[in-house]
Amino acid sequence: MAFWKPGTEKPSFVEDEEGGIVLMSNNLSSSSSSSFGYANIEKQRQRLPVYKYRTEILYLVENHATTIIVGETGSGKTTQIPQYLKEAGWAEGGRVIACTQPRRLAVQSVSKRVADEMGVNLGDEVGYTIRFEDHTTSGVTSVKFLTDGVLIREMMEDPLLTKYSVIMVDEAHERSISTDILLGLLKKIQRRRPELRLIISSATIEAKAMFNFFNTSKKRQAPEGSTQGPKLEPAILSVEGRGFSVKIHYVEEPVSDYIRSVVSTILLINEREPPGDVLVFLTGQDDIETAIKLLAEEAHSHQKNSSGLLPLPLYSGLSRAEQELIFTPTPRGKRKVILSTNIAETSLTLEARLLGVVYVIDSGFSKQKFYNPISDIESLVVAPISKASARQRSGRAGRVRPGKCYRLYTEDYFLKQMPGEGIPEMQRSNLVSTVIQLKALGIDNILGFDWPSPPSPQAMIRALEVLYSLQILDDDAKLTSPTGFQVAELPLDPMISKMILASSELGCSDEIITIAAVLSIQSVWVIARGVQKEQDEAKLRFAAAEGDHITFLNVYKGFLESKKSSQWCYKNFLNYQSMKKVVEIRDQLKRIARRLGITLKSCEGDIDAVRKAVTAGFFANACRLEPHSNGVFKTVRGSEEVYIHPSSVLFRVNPKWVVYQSIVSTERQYMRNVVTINPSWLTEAAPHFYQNRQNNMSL
DNA sequence: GAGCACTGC
Repeated sequence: MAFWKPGTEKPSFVEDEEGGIVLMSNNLSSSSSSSFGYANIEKQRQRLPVYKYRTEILYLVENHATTIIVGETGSGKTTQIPQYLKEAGWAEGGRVIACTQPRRLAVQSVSKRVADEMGVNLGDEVGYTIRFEDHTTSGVTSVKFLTDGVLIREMMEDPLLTKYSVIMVDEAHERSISTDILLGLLKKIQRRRPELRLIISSATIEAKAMFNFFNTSKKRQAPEGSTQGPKLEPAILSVEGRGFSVKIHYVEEPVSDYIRSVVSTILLINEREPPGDVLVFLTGQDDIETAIKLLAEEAHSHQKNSSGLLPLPLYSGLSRAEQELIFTPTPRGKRKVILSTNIAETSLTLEARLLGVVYVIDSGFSKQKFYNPISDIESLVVAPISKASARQRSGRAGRVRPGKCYRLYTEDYFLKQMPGEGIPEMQRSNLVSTVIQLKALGIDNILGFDWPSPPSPQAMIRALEVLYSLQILDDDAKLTSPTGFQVAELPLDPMISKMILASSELGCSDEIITIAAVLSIQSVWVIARGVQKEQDEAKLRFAAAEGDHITFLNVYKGFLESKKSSQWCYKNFLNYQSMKKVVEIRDQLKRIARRLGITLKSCEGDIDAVRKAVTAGFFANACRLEPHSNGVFKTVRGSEEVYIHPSSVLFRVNPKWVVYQSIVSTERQYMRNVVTINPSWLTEAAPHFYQNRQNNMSL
């Protein structure tokens, strides 16, 4: 395969003038204030690129309602700007400076870093809040880091977020659902609180969209010469990052098989390039395992080419121990080849550990979620990435010294066909949770809400329909009382919340809250590669004839009986981290349930009560086995052809009637988490929904 | 007998 270096591609990152290894602001090295003197920390802070813009940033924030900061990785914006604001007096008079992040881990590590730099205890002047963890002190904490989801929750108590003087929304370019909801709500708040300042931190490509979204100056022209309030037109400021130049190489002709191209590019690098680790971006576990297998085959046939290569897979499904492998230093004479999913594109924990990477290979694809409002099914599809993602990926090559990025697509494709930015998650998702959050905040005109990127009306209408069928919204699309308001209190998928409410009447809330906690995490099982048989046997020890939900009750019971032992989890192929999370979520739900007046009551083995409660939440996901078919089910709602997922305890059992929690859509559409039901429960649980479907219901 | 990019309240 031949690569060429185009003259037109500008390096994404400027070379650091000082050379050598630089300390990046989001470097996770746990340097604490005790190991560095104050002067040292001050010097480090001043060396960050953002420091040059300190005065300018403060001026812009003072004079503009919204300031958009475009900052590359390593500019120091996240840790420094909140401190500048504090130093400039924005936290005086009991006011609080907030900085939101999309991920919990980022909140924790950034707040720790800032507390260290300020020489204070985390939880005093500098604090953080994430789900399950509130490390702030009311009246003391003036710089607060939090996930955007937590800030949205705070609006339910304080709709105008009155205690905050400045809110910085970090990583806004990622365009996650909660960031987009937050941006829409903050824009509304600004109208009522002109003194509130917003800082939107974004990558280059999204800055223009953010500017347009927050530019309300045309509609609400402030009087000329008026000194009252900040300018409504947003300011944009660009801050350079701290990376090295990355040379971009494209393929001359489109590749037909990107996995084979990845392998030949790895061999090419190994043959021609000086030492340095390789980071490869692929789409998923399958791709990664295929590539590793092909590399091993190459090692047999062309020993020379592949000598010294150390292939390492990296994806979220790996156990912690397996992920640790990439953290070990590269042995002398070896070259690590990390084959990764998108996890390496955003994960902060990994960032500090990928510093040996000098070469990046970008397949140009990733797995992305898409939502079909007609079938109401979300699926994961391999799709081309955006230019923004491509830049992010190539940037991973230039963290310690100048690097190279090999893009397995043509330059022409990059320039002319690759979309500039990805489709915001909001436009690729089921919206029931989003709608319920807005309703809970008193926003009635959902269809007219001012979004950064509005979702399709079909998706909105589908969400309203589902919520109506669950009797969470009424004929006027208002929250019902008490059901709707109670559902909004629970931080869960509305169907799960509805199931909990139903369990209160059915006398099985103790069991259902356990099920709810399990359903709201990924999976309690570990991914057992090569030991499926053993895992299946372990599963059988918990399996219940009624289905997965009841099986989860057995798993939870066993976990408690083991005294929450990690050893026990290991023996039973259960994910210990997941089980601990189940306990945590269960405790939170218990607290909320008590507040909602739901008394925790066990049904003492009355499994029908549990299945009825599940049906009350998930009746819309009912399926019937096709007679004389080999495990083909049809959804009652849309007559879609679906199958029971092989991971379910009901796989191959194929009972006549089931409800499922969700569908994973791959080659086939598989139902995940399935429980048997009696079809008469459907009309009982949702007469309104099944009224017109009576004909389909006959047994 | 198949598979799961990543978050979050």
